[in-house]
Amino acid sequence: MEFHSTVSHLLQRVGTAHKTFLEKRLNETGLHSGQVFLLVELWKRDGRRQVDLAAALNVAAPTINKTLTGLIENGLVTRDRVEDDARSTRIFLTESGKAIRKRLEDQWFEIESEILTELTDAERLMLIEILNKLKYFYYGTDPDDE
Amino acid sequence: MEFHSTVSHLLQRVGTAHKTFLEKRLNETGLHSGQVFLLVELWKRDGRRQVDLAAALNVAAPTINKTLTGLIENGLVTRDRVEDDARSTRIFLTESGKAIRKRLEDQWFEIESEILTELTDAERLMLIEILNKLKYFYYGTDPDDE
DNA sequence: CAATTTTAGTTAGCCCGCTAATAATCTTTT
DNA sequence: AAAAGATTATTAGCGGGCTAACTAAAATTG
Repeated sequence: MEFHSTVSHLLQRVGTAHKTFLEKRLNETGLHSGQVFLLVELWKRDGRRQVDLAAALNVAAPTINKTLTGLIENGLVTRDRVEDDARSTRIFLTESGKAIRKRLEDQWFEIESEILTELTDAERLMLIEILNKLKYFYYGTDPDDE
Repeated sequence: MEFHSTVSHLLQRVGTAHKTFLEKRLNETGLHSGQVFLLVELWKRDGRRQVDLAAALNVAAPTINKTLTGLIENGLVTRDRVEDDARSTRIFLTESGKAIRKRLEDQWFEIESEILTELTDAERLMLIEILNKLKYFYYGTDPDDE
């Protein structure tokens, strides 16, 4: 048994390489990958609190907070306080944040098709199935998707 | 077609979660994941230059440089200049760097087995095969392993 | 051989994760 | 009602990726 032949090693190396690849392809949109993942979550349903978004993305609160600051500076999102709980904030998409969706989706699916040239259809489906299993292992929750 | 159903989205989220998981499990060894990946490369063959290690791990030169500084501070590695080329450095394992291997391997395979409880044997093999395909896509090279 | 180009390493600074520590605001308990 | 405990957001600081910019040393070209 060798390090290189473990799932753990391979997944980490490929994960890192994939993220770098993503960042490069997203570069022309002016956004970074973390911002896109947060936007995707907001397109699903905005008006949520930071703690809810952190849970949905399975990241720590400060990560959301920092990424949010970037999105606000880009004018895509607002961080509003609401009277029912003075601790929390509600995150809303601006018009600009809603409008950018189509463009990002197009870019996203272009990126996706680049990757898919490497895989057969059966491999793609298998990979998605396996990654979903691992996702629920790491996220520690049951599927929440619609 | 939705963001969440793309390989790209799933791979990134699982990759991030996996890295976080790894870091937590490696915490008790006193090392971080990037340091371990570099050590693994050096156990394979040390005495290489930074640029060679960067190529082997498919990361940028400054990443190797920074990670190396941490390993040197931990006394696991040395950065030696050699007379045949005054630009480059050669990276060697110290005794301590060699000695830590067994302990890290044990920890690594323990981590691996935690993940593998989620997958059937067929899934594990399939995942490794698919990730290897993606790896060679991202790394942009042919297999270099022994 | 001199001038240019390429290569190796480094530094600074950014994004995306994290933990630890604070402050402010609920909520619960007594 | 007062005290104690949880929860929310935030800040500071670190590792692991990156790019851009710089220095020094080869290597190549004219």
